[in-house]
Amino acid sequence: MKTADSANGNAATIKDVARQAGVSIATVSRILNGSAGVSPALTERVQQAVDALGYQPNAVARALKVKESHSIGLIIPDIENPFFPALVRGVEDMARSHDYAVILCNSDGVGSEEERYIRLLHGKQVDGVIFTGGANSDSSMELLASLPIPAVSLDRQSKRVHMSSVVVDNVYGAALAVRHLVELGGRRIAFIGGSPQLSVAAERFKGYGQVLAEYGLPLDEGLILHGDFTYDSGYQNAWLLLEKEREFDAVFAANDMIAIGVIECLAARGIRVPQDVRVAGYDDIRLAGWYKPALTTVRQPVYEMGQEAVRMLLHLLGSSAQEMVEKRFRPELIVRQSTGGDE
Amino acid sequence: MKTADSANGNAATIKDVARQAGVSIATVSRILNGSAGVSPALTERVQQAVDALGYQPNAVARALKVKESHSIGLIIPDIENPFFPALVRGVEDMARSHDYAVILCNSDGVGSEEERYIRLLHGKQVDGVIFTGGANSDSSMELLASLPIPAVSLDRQSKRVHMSSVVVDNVYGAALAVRHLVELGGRRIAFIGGSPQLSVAAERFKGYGQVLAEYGLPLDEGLILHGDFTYDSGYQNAWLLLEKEREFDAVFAANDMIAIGVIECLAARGIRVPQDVRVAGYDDIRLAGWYKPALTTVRQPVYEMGQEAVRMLLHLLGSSAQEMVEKRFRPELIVRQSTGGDE
DNA sequence: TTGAAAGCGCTAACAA
DNA sequence: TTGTTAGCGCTTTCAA
Repeated sequence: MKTADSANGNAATIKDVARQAGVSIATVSRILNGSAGVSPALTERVQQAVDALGYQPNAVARALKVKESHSIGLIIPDIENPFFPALVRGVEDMARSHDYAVILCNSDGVGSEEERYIRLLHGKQVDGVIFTGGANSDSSMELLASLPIPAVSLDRQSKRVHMSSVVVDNVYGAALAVRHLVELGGRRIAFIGGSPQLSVAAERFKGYGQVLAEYGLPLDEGLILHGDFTYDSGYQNAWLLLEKEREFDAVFAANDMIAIGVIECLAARGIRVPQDVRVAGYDDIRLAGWYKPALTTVRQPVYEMGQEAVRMLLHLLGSSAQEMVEKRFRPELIVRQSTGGDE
Repeated sequence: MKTADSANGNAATIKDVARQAGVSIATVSRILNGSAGVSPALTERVQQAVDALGYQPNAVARALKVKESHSIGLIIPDIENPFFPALVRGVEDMARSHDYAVILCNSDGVGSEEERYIRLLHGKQVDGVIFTGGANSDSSMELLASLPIPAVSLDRQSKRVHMSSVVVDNVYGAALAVRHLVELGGRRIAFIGGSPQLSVAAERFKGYGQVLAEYGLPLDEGLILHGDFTYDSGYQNAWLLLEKEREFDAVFAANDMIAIGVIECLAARGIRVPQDVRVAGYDDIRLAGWYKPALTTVRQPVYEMGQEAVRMLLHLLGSSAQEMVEKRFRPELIVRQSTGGDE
């Protein structure tokens, strides 16, 4: 059974189609690409040949010729991190709607892996790359920026490396959460953060500080702990906080997994949320709504950010002028039980 | 700043390297590909030229020549479905370790999208595709099987289409859960299933039936409801079940989202889990462990399945003999609070 | 051990 | 409106 194969046993090529239709390969190419000026008669004959042979144009050969692969690379730390599936889907959907394929790369946020992937993608002649780095990826970004490949930085912003980016206003988002905590009566609000090298972590801390200042509350070093964006880090830092015997009436956690770690730790010590301490998180991962107590958190338009990154990249491809652009989304506060602000 | 570019303003090619090193392009190619029989002296000179030019071999040109793209396609329904991130990661990791790139495709389980992607991947000359279809993807699988592209079916098995596959023994897994329910005293165990066209759904139902038979319990049609693999479906079917006023003391849900839907519905009607009714799910998604009550469920080695699919595919590539193989994993029972079997 | 040259499948001048 | 042909960047046969 070799329906789709031409006489020589291999997949049909444009030559086979041309022969079958009795025309030149140029004519076939024109018809396939919808170029103007081909007679309906030939178009018809070629179409029939295409169908008969089950011909599928070789995109690799085309890419070599036109120097466009119609693929983009997407580098993220880890698809298993609940933040990323929606982001990836946004990218994929928008890419597909423009007939681009996406090559997915998980770097675990490790610089060497990021660079390895960047080179791989470069070799594969991707038309652009969307990059979400790890905690220390300035040098990866430098490498990326040095290559003749359009790139956009997604959910990250580097001080050192200039690159078009789509981000969300984390200062604003954090402020939303902290303000909510203050308005509910919080006066001694702890901050339990993520990897401080990450711009998103730093910005959330900044938003926290801003709101305290706004309300004339003191910034108490004893209530501030940095870690990383994991459950364990949240749990441990909550533990540390309790060890200090520093009083606090609320916690702003830099993401939802931290928040859950914090709440579990508090629960283990008999401290109730939100009755004794109010806790807010960040990201609105799926789990946030199902967890008991359901998490008050800050939702980011993750899917839309993925879409926008592709839109921006495609725009960069179109305009040879490499002006740098930035798109900044606004997050929103989702109030649930963990702050007791939902009644 | 055009460090990486050759004189003509474009990216360096093998020609540029050859000229710079004063050798022929054949020699450069040999060195780059580690072919035997090149003198150390030339190797050294070529290496220097490569570094100086920041030369990156053009994988598209190479792919055209050698007819191997070193890419594989991965078609899944939806990366936002919590089942898939670990699967994708398994695929990606194994692919990367063999220097393959993976093109991610979300089909939403829609046949027309699946076929669209299959053709796209075919055009892109991927070396193989890993396919996880939707409820009605027999025709997509037929298309895929008709193409000269090695393929493996992941977590799916078609009666009609023959294809190498990696699956998990769902009959066994379901039996694990239902047996657990029986041993805890369940006598009237309801089954709330997923899309019955999906082999996994059908197998889980089969496992349910087997255990009832094993214990001499009747198969009561009134306790069996089919739907799809969503929270809403679980909620609605639980509602329907209650409407029937048919007594039941346990529920086996065909996946975790259904189980949660069921539990929420029962809770809304004042029925406690596990005190009044025991509920078991399937999949052990991340949420299962965090949900209150934590879900008793069946865990599948999802990451390993992804890895195995790539291993199998690569093996298929190696051996031109297209023998069909199957790898069947065994799931395990994870006992938690929702069945009250964890004390 | 090295180089010259053909050719992978396609597009796009250019010519007719 | 159609065909001929050069060439994209690479690998590999063949000859030297």
